Amino acid sequence: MRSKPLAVTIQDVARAAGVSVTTASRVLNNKDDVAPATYEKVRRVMQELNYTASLAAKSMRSHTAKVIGLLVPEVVEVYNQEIIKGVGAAIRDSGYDLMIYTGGRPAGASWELEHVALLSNGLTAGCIVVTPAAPRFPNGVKVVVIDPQGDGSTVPSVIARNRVGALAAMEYLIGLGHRRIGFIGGRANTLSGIRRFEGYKDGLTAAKIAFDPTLVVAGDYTYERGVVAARQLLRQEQRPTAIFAANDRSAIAVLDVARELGLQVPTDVSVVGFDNVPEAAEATPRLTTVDQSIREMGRIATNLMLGWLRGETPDTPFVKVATRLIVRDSCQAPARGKTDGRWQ
Amino acid sequence: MRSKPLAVTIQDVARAAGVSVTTASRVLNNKDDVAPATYEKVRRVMQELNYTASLAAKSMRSHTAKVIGLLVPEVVEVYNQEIIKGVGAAIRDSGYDLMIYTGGRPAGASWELEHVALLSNGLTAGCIVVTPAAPRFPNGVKVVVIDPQGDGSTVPSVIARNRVGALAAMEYLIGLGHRRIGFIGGRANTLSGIRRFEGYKDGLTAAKIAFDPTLVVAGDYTYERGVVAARQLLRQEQRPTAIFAANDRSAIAVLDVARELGLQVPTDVSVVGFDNVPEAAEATPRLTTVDQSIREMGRIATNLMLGWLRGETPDTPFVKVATRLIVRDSCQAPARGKTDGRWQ
DNA sequence: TTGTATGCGTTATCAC
DNA sequence: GTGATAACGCATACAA
Repeated sequence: MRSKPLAVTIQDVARAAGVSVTTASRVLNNKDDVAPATYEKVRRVMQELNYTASLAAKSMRSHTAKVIGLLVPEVVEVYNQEIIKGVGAAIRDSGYDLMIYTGGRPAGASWELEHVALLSNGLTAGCIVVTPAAPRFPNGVKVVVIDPQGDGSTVPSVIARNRVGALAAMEYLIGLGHRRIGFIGGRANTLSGIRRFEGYKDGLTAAKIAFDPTLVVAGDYTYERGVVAARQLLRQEQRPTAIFAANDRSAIAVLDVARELGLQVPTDVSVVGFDNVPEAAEATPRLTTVDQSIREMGRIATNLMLGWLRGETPDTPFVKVATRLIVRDSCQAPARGKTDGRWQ
Repeated sequence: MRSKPLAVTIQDVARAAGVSVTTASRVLNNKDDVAPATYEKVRRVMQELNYTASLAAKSMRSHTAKVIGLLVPEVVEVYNQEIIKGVGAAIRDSGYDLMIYTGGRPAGASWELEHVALLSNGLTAGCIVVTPAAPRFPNGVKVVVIDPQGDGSTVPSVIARNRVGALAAMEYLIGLGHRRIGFIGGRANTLSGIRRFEGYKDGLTAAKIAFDPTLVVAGDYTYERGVVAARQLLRQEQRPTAIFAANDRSAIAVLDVARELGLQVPTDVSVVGFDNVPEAAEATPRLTTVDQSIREMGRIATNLMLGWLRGETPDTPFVKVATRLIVRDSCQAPARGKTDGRWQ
């Protein structure tokens, strides 16, 4: 009687089959230098004992496993779900398994850093990390990043053309006649947040509209923060005729706050989001937004990683994914009295 | 020069801090019998070296980790996504991390069995398994099952009231006046598939409608199979006036096939699904279906597991989750000529 | 073809 | 308080 008869090990198999652990290991890994009779016997015993090799031991010993790790801050947000879909689809039939890891605790400062190390110590062949706060990772581990913090990132990254997308949104609003356009920012330390803000300012500049700091409110991509920001913007004396939110969650928050304040969208205020999550199409009114095909980003990141693992050096370490404006029902020309008189 | 300077280990920390690995390990695990000065020094070195303990080694040694494993056949299907959401939400602030594991290869026969062993060998404290084909798992590992294969399952399970839900759907259709109701089955080896079929037959029996085997087509919960089944049903000489599909994917397949054959839903044929995945509400026409709040099942399974890990014995090893009919736009009374004359 | 010995990074046990 | 040492389950160089 063992103290911990938890799982059946390769030792048990070897003993039951009357061979050494080495031979058992050989059979397990389908080496060719093992006698057919022995092979059969060991295989049978493995079946009978319901044996499976311990991933922990296995990957600790040989520093590699046919597993790709995906690190997400959490799994409930649609944004992350879309990434999971993209990665999940791309990994099919690649021969690799997928291990999605997410912390139960709120993500701390160097969350990704810790967990990349966690998974990289043999458990996975490489890691895909979503929106990491950490700029760089321990060398020697293969990391692909989705939506990195800064362009100083030293690892292969996938990022959307955020500035271009944001600019398109602004041009659309300005084309409709809006001059007083509010902005709800994204997470300030992410490249996506920075670039979208740049797009906002560029749009203003191109139309020769003065930048008004009172029309810009910081956000962090959460719904809750979006509500606060929307209230701040829509309760202003002379409220904006349009609001461009740095992501759909914030934009949907604007929709809800507008309803709460008795404002009609798009009659009283136009709203544009960013991301094109599924919810955007279901919102009331259907949300005009900038599509960045999150799922596609997951797919690309995965293929980048798979190629890397195949030995190809990632020659395009910074893949940019196109964005495009999806016009739906949440925008229209501002009411005449509300503009400063200029039309078109 | 080491052969593989992959990651920084506890040995490196110990050396750099001028202590033994034992002490370093003590600091790592916050043992109390270590001098404050030593503690500080080691902590600092860990910071500097960016050290993180290897999950593999750690869990290999001490057969436990604050991680809950979730095994899903794949992550792209909405059904599984919903479960992930439920589990992800429930695990928050529980102190446990979540590790979702999914195979890149198509799920083989004893897929779950293998992978439960994989994760259970120290990597996780317990596993939640979705729709396993395997009836039982190695003892000693904590497993909670969502939608088990049979009621002979020896592990704590979460399952929807499938029979009741299916019966409700049938009563609704029969109440509308349908007599000739087709059925597209679910995966035959899952309890959910069996029970939904029972509900179908019970509905027939209660209304004294003879069971017609030509109206029943096997399915397996996939869209592709759903298309095949739907064609088979809708191309019949005397086609059914309504189709009850064992899940929404199949039901949506029916919708598409009907369109393809030039049939109007619900005018020419009524359709009811099962699951109430988000897509059901977006389908054209909006799909009437049986809600089984998949997300809720994930939540319950997680809480079951967390309680178990806390030491509580799962006294309700078979949790049943309510189902209810969600009436939307895909059903109506059959055209008069198509029924056998009986009305109501 | 098969077995022996060793090490992977960590923790538990027992000394000091 | 701290340190040496033996496991944990597996894979591999080397010996037989």
